[in-house]
Amino acid sequence: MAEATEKSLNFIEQIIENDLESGKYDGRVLTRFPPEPNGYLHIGHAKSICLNFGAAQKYGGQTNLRFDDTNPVTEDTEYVESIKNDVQWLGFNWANEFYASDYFEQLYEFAKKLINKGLAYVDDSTSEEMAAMKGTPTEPGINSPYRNRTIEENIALFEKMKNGEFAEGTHVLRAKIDMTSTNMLMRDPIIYRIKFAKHHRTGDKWCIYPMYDFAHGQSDSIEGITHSICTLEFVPHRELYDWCIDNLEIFPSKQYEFARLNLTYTVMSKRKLLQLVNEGHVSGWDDPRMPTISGLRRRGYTPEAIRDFCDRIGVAKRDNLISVGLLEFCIREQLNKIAARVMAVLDPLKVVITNYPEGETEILTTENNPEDPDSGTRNVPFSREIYIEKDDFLENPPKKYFRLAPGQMVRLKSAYIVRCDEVIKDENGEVVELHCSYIENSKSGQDTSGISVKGTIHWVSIANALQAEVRLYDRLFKVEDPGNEEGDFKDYINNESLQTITAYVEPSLKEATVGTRYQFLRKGYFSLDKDSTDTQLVFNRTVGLKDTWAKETGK
RNA sequence: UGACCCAUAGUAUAAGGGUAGUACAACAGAUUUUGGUUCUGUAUGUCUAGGUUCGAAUCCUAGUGGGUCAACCA
Repeated sequence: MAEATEKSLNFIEQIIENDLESGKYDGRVLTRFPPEPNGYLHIGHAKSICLNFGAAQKYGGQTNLRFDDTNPVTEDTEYVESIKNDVQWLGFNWANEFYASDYFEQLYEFAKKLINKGLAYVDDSTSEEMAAMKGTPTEPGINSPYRNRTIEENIALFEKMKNGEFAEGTHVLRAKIDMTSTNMLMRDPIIYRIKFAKHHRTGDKWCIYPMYDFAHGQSDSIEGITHSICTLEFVPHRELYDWCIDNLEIFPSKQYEFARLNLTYTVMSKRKLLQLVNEGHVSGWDDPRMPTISGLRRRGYTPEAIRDFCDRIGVAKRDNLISVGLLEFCIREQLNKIAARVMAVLDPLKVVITNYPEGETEILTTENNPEDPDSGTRNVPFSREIYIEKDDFLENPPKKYFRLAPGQMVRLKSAYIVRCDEVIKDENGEVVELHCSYIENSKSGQDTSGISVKGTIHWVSIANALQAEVRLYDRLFKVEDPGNEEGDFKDYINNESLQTITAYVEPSLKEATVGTRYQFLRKGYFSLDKDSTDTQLVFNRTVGLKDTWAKETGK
């Protein structure tokens, strides 16, 4: 039985198990999560985090958090802090917090070692000249005129680069590999460039910085990383990764690549997300419509739901586009279990219960969460005038409409059964008020009326209700795969992705604290936003409830 | 007209030469004081063509389709 429910291994886990079995690293498993601190983490990073931390955890290993900070121009400590916060929030603890910049001295020595082995040279060509000599994927490149400088000359020039004696862009250090390789990355890749930029950690100490390919693998190696897991676009880099490690004769970390996550109706590149932020299409990196970890957190997502999602989508090497519906399923599933139910009317219609005594307020008891027997009950006030949802009344109801209609009855959740007697309209024929009568002996829990109704609707007592701002979110883009559509991805932004309304919520919500998640009965899951004040509640809709009635009527 | 990676229901992901399974989505029904939840059931798949084999989703070859590679980004 245990075998039957056991989850199968993804291909990374299979590799680790094979290595464990063959004793390749003496049973050691050490992975790393290597973000560049130039943007906020998104759900795609969550997949990588769950994979890296998850695999290590599973096999008794550890994971380093390493910031790949080799480009001071785009990097910033603001991002470092947000990344650390997000990884922790997701529920993972790193063994060490490292920075590629910790290794700048060592990397510099590695570069000199390559020069001394005749495997690197300083090139004075302009970037245009270098591009011209590089060839194309189908045509080989040609050697740089500077390719055959002597070791001594190269050492001296590289030293001068380091000492700031050359202007930016005038010299680079290149690995001497093969300008005719079918792998463009092996055509004498640049490994060091000059940048007079202030680094977020090393300040002005350096004016030369290693390129990704000369930093990442060596950093892995220095840390003794056993399994360096990255996304598919790095497949062609693996040859260079191995070349560096081989020629430097250092610990052989191995790189493995998996397919990155793509989600429907959103974009997942830091460049595009940065654009949305900078151009004001969203309120910031943590806008609840963003696929960022901070956006999802503010939206009301839980770390458990995100981890569950990452677990369900699997890990493989083929390109994929995952339905955002799966993410929504994951958060609904968890929130169904943990979110307290409350009543909130988002689009109010006034109901007067004409046979209920004026001025009277009755305190009713209702369950906090039928899915959680330990969640207890709470009180809700009931009175003569209440709000119900506009779409819970229809003057001319279709067949199988279980809500309110002229002459029809419904149960008010945890209260009485009411019958609609009269429909009040304004001069435009718009329904503005309903007059109902309640069945006195139909009180919830002590119903002796013998009447059974098909529908139960939520409501709030007008005199006791609190006003709240509610932000209803929809998908940020109108098309499934905006990044792969013709033209600019921003042409596909959904301008109605945020709708702000005023809702009436039950008084118990006065005590709500930021981040607390609720189910607004029959409406969806909501959490209190940080924009709330003592006098103004602000709720974000995390996700709606599954609505089979809407689907039915939409057919 | 190159090299490399990939190809299993609508979407993902298993099956490591031996019964094509799981999840989400879809559909039908039951239960329900949330048209929620829960439960039951149904339909849908190995890119194509060859080859190896008693037996191929799995191994081989070719084709087709998709992706990646020509930043002093990572």
